[in-house]
Amino acid sequence: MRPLEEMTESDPIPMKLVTTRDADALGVLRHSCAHVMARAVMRLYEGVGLAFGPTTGNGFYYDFDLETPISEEDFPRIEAEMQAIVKEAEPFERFHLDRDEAVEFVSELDQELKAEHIKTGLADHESLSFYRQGEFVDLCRGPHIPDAGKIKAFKLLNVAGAYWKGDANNKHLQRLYGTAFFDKKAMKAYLEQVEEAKRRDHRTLGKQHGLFSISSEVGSGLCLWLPKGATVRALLEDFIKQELMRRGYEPVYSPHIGRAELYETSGHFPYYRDSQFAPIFSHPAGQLIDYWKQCLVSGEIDEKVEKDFLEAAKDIGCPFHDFPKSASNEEKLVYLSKWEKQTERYLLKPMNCPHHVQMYKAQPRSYRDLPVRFAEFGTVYRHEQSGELNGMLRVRGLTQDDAHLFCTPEQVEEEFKDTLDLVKFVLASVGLENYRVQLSLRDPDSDKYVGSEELWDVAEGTLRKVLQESGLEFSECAGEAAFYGPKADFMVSDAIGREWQLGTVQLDYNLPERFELEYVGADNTTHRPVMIHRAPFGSMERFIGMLIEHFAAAFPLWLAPEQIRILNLNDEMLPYCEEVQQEFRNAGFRTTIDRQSANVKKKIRDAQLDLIPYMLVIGAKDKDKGGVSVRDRIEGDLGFMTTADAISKLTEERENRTIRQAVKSNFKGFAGGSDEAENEY
RNA sequence: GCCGCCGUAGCUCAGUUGGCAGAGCGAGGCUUUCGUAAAGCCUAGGUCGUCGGUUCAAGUCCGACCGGUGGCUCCA
Repeated sequence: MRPLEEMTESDPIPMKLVTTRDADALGVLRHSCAHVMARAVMRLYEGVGLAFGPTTGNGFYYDFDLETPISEEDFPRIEAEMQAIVKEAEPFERFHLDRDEAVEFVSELDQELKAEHIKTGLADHESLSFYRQGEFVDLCRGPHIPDAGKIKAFKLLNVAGAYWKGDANNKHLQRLYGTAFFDKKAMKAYLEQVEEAKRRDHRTLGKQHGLFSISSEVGSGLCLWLPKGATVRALLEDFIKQELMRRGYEPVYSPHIGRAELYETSGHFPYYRDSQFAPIFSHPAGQLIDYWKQCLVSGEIDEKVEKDFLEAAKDIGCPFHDFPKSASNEEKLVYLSKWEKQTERYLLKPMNCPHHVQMYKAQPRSYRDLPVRFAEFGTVYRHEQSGELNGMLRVRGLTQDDAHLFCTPEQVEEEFKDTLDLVKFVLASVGLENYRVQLSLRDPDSDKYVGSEELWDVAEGTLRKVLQESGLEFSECAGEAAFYGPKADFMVSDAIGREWQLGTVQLDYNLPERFELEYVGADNTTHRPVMIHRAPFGSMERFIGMLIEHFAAAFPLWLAPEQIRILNLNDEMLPYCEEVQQEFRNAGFRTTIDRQSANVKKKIRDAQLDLIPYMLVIGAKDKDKGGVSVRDRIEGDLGFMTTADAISKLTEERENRTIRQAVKSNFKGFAGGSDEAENEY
């Protein structure tokens, strides 16, 4: 949206009437509210420097350069001042200044960051727009609502640190987050949604229900799967394995480490050194030489440091008698590399693809063999920054439900189609029916992509065609492709309307090239296969973390770690309870007996809180009639059933993978969860 | 990694201006044997994240580190 004055005949501005029902309108309102917040902060604090104040998916923020720290305790005061500003309902007025005038103007207001931004970030703007609201003036592109009185509901949410222009070397700023709505009801719904999301936090539920644990003694970001979480995972893995077998995938296993050279060939190493665990060396000198070489390359080395290196090397058994002390850095590097070749460098594997590529290369391939589909729950390790770790959603060790397909270019379409179908099927099986696909394409103006233009056109065309035919909702995103090929990412909406980026399918022309993969075609000449990387869930960690939140830990019968709990009315019933338990176990159900010497009310309460799908209450009456009293976690008491009937009822629900969510929400457009996937190979 | 906040029993948390370490739930024991969301009594459980400092005295104040967390940055 742009001011009308900028319109010329050659550059018409498309006009749009924005009403409060419009999605854009909320953004305009929130941005205006950011101005109101900034104005309130400037009234309450001395020497406030203004940075940027944009809108976000759910609200807005404003970055302040301010000595006094703002804390949540200050929110009521700021909100009260904002309320006063809103009540005055002063209009937002726009005016323009030339560059020089603008710089002078903001400098007079002591807004140094704004002045800097005009000089650098907005260097190509001749004329700059400002918005005035009462005494508050801000450099701003707009647009804004007519007056502050339109803000009917707002709330400050939290305060956080941020840097000027997002660079840690720059000035540290205080970021104040808030949200605003056209009416109080909408805001209430939003805030309730936030509360609901908090109640579903997988970290809390994971602890409460014994699903997983992260121990600081094991290490940050390393997930320990407790029996119940492991049960859910095993069930999902078995389920996928069965489905993959049906679709012609072959299982493979690969080790957790691989030689660093493997990743040098694949192109992953050493460019991404920062987010990998440091290499493992077969000889202690390896680490030293590696660091030594780095210093030589960067030139950060002098005689003293070199002497230290030599001594350290001697200490660990590499005397380096003939080290060319007076030679050039290049020659020293050659010398060290020779030594390095005698040791071996391994990486904890950060991705599975190079291993699978080697499996493809383990034998000559004919076009008749293709496609080859290698599937593995491959555990990979990435040294994510400590501040980025988050429960199961962002970890340092993760298991991808990975597979690599090697096929002829002609087979790509069919394979991609089958992958879509697979994703649809597995997501539906856990009740995730609502998702869209983002088709990430190359940026036609960039040269960072490998492979010929023709290849890219074909690949992108194929993905687009299949997506169109699939009837799936999808959007195209230029410039988001991986450097080696286009990809399709799955954005899945959960039970409370949050969107998560989970699985991914990626076409790859890079690795086959780098590893010189081949197959013999019908024409008896060699051809290069195309690789497809795909992971419907992304990683087991993130997927199950998301599932915990999706179900609020109340898993459907087929996934529930404890499916049935038997509640005996008194101890005399125990032998019969054990009989019943064995019958259900024989039918493949996971069941326990609550042996507490408590009354049935207490046992029911415990089972309800433990989110057990079915309870079997057993007393003398049930025993005499040869059955059980069934209680459904959601529906409550279902009354007496014969054991056989109960088993057949539950078996049906389990086999159909029926989802019966107790909690549903219709709130839409709630951007939550994680905004990225374990989708990079 | 950076900034802010937090770290007390298995869990959730209280602990005032520095002055004897607390509760509920859970666990174990005893009593109770009960029909659809909490029966009663008793008991155990702690180097207050770690290390150092200030002080007659530190859970409390200061510093460093470790871990968590809200953001930022990153995400091949």
